[in-house]
Amino acid sequence: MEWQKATEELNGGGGGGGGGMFVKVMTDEQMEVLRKQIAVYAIICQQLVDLHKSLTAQNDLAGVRLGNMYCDPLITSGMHKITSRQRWTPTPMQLQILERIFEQGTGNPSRIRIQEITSELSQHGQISQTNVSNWFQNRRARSKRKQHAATPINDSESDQVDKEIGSSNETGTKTTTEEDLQPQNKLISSTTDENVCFENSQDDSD
Amino acid sequence: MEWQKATEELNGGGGGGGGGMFVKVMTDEQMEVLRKQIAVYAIICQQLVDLHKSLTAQNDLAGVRLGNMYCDPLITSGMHKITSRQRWTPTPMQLQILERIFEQGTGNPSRIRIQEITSELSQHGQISQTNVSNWFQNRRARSKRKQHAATPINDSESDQVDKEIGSSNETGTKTTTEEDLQPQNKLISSTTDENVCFENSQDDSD
DNA sequence: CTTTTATGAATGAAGG
DNA sequence: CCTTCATTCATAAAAG
Repeated sequence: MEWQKATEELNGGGGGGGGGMFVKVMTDEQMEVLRKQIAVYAIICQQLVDLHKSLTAQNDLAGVRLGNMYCDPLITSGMHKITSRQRWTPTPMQLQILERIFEQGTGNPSRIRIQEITSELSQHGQISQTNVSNWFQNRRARSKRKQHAATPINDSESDQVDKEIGSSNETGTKTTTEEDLQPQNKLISSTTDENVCFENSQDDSD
Repeated sequence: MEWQKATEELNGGGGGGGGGMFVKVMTDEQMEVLRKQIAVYAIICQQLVDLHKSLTAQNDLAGVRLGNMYCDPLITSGMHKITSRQRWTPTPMQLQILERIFEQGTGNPSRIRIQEITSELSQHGQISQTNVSNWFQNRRARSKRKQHAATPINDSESDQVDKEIGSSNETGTKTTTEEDLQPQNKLISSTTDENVCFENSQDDSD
């Protein structure tokens, strides 16, 4: 919400156009800030990993226990409460992997495939094949519904004109180009496979 | 509602209204991707920080000065303005109509029905089928919850359960059956003072 | 301005 | 597969 407001401020009250396009708008400055923020994450992660390596190099005992805990959210995240939530919630990493698979179009019905995916995801947190099937099922349905919902009541082809538009946008989410999931939509390319994804996100097109 | 207004302003800016600002435009989907990506970094950083702490706890000599570089105050400031979700807010008129339809016993409004309703409501403000569906769903669930919350007063008290929920009794709210004490997890918390500037977007269990 | 509440939206799972 | 339900999250609105 602040986003829109910020934009409002930016305009300096120069309104006058009719509402129509429902998109997120950010200034170059905001974009830059975002890029930096993400870059910082990447840097921090790398530095910490580096630190860890240095330490483990000195003390083997430390590395033994914490060796490969980079990608195991269970150890770090689930160490406070064990008896909660009965519903599976994918960790961001699991989600990322799932979506990548989904994009590849490989995520279609295949129990074997599901097993494989489940296996891989197990390394990032507790998960079952049912979870995976459900996820793909829901994901697919959601996509379909999105494009179907894209059918506007008032069809306006205006892109960003200051004309009054009935709007075809859903407050839900993702409204545009759902049928064509292009990886280029990502501001940040994800190279995660099963490891941590460190990158400096310099590929931002400013 | 500020949505329209903001959009209006938004158009003014994008179309060269008053300020003639140069802005970036991104779809909700791109936003979503961005969120996820950042969340991944947040998780990783969290884990690494945790790891770091574990190590430093064991080895004093490991007290490197990476300690307080976890968060860059400059960069984090203003971050929270970039990501946020807008939300449809029914106008009083729309709400009135919706309530009336709801009371008519249309427990399960079909898709066609939704379309009709949406069409009608769109004349009183910006709205979409999704909004309508969501509204009915939430409305139904809420009603049920109220009933259920009022029912289990005491089994010994015979039956005094009435369907009087017609009125808006919200005082009860929150059944608070079992709260996990979920912190308001923002995408990026800028509320942190001196500590790490990230948090888990979600906790996974099971 | 900060905290709390109300409620729109997201989503994992169940039913058919 | 598609629809529906229950639960949770996030945010606009209200309260302090």
